[in-house]
Amino acid sequence: MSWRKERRRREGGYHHGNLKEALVQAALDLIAEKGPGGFTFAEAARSAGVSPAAPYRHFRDRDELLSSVAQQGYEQFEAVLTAAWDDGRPDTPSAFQRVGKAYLAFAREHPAHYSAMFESGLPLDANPALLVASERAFAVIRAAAERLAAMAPPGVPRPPALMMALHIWSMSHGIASLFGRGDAAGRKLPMSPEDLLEAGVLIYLKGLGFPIDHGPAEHMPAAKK
Amino acid sequence: MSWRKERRRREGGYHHGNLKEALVQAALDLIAEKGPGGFTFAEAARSAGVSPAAPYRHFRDRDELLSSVAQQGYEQFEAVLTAAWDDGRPDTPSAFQRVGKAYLAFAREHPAHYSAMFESGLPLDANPALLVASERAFAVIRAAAERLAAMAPPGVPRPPALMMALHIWSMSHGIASLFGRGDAAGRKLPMSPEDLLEAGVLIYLKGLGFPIDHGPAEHMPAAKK
DNA sequence: CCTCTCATGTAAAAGTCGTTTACATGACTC
DNA sequence: GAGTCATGTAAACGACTTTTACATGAGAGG
Repeated sequence: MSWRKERRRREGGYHHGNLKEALVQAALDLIAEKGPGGFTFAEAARSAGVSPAAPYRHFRDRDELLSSVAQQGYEQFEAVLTAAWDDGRPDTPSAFQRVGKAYLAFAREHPAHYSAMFESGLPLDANPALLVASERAFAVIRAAAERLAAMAPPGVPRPPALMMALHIWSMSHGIASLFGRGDAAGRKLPMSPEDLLEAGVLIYLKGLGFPIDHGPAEHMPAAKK
Repeated sequence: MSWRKERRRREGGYHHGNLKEALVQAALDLIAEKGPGGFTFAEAARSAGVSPAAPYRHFRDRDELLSSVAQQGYEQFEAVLTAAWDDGRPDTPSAFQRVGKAYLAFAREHPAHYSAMFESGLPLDANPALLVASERAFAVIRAAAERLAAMAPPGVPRPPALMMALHIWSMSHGIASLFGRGDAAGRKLPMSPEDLLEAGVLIYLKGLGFPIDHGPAEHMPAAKK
């Protein structure tokens, strides 16, 4: 009954078995190699050992495959951010910084996913599931911002959490996008992206009135000239 | 002697005249329509009224045309930022904010250039001139940050200007990249990108110890819930 | 004015890709 | 054991990229 289906799926029964997943995986490898524009439907098919027409049984066209990759990316992204946030343990500020590091780590360790998500140029509303996945990922950042906003010290106006989340997200994405990868298309940087982001977030939070313990000063290089 | 060459260049003598510029312009239009991945060497040639092989007299391949577009983009970008900075007139902080607005305006008004510059996936070192152009553009932001850093009020440590410039650039690019365009591939935003950036920069500068006059509070929406 | 030359553009061809259509095959159902 | 449906293949078309051989016209020098 069910063990049969299990076995079939695990051994790759059928004609190919799980071509869909294999194609997504092949697309990931190709995007990692040659960028989201350089990846080819035909090559993904070759890579999976099937004919060039086979992918069309699983994806309407090339964009739908790309969209699947992006969706999977957002889902893993959400999982990574959620794990990093860890519901604010051991304390909200340090968990918040951990989310920032996780953001950059994801961009570096899953460049193909990140490219498909943010640099492939495909519209977010191409696939409803894609939109949902991306919103769920952002919701993690926003929830963390809510908790942080609630910690605003007495005497200062409580910052709008949504705005905080957007600022932090923008800076994270900007750093990841401009300096995040090894240096494939990358610009030079006198410090690690992680340190740059951590310093930026600390300064930003201080600007909102949060008390800051001056840990990161050691990470900052002396100003030249 | 020289007026002849002038005339030739202005009227479009030769076979086509200035095919090179015409191709760059055609590429811009096509990128604006269909994204940096969707533009086609052959279509640019058609658009300029020449055969598909003609562009190869002016560009080694498709990437070199894209690279030219990006380079031209960086040059115009630098000009726009320089004009916005206006050497810090009438005062350094307001000129600084004007640069931020100019950044977003460029991304919105020249989406094709912006795409070629930041989202086309071409390596910066593909063309040495491209690298130079991009560095000159960043230098404007950095110079502005230097002047701002020099204004740090007494009593607070003077911030490293390079780090400031990188933070501001990252946030600007993040906002432009995530929310900057009408909403083609764009995410929804409860406020304008300009207001978001202005608020973010003000908070950041306040975090560095700069005194802030509370103008932007009016632009911030009330926190929901 | 004539010719020579070089930059510029064309024509044709090979190879790849995306996509469609008609056909094949094998897994599961009854 | 026959039928059905999902899955894969073969073949074909048009578009794109790039190369190669050829055409053309502007300007130089006689």
